[in-house]
Amino acid sequence: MFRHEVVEKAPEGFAPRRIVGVDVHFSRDGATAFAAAVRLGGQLELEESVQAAEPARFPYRTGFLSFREVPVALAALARLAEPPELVLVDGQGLAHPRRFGFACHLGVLLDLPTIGVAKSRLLGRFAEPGPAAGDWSPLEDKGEIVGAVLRSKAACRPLFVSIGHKIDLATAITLVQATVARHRLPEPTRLADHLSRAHT
DNA sequence: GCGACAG
DNA sequence: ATCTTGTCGC
Repeated sequence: MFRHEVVEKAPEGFAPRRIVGVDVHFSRDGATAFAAAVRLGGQLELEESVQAAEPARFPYRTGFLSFREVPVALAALARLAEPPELVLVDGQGLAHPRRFGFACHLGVLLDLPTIGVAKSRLLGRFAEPGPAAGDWSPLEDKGEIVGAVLRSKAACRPLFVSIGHKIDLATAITLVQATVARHRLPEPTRLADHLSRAHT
């Protein structure tokens, strides 16, 4: 039976090889949505990239990002030749007012492990993480740990990592940091960001 | 009422 | 998300 409920646990022996990053951008008038999905190999090399574009069908509203970005993101992901084992999403997962951000939405719809990797905070309180790459502190909202504030690179603003679906926070943090190369953003999301911008 | 507010 | 000028650093 179908239940749109986030699963906060990774599959047994989870060690994803096909890691995909997705990102969405909009035309300057906000009327057209562009999505890009990139699949990386074990050495974080680009193995496949796909794109999609379609009219935006929902305005941006804080807390309702999914309604604007999910459709075009799904369209791009559907074009991948190889199915993802893990998807990194540009936005929040559990760290959301209704505990169901963009990353959760995509994860449940695709029935795949997803992680939300946001560049800024939507909600939650946190202590500034330590200065070294990999340092992190919990993101707490209403008495719950909803994510982690991760210093992906020294001397950079931290990332806001939260689980999307079929994963746990500790694994999510490890996998995000493992896909960070020379930049603040992990390679999957960073390359998807580049490609979706290039589409315009 | 006031401030905060993924992309 | 998008628009901006300059600035710093590899």
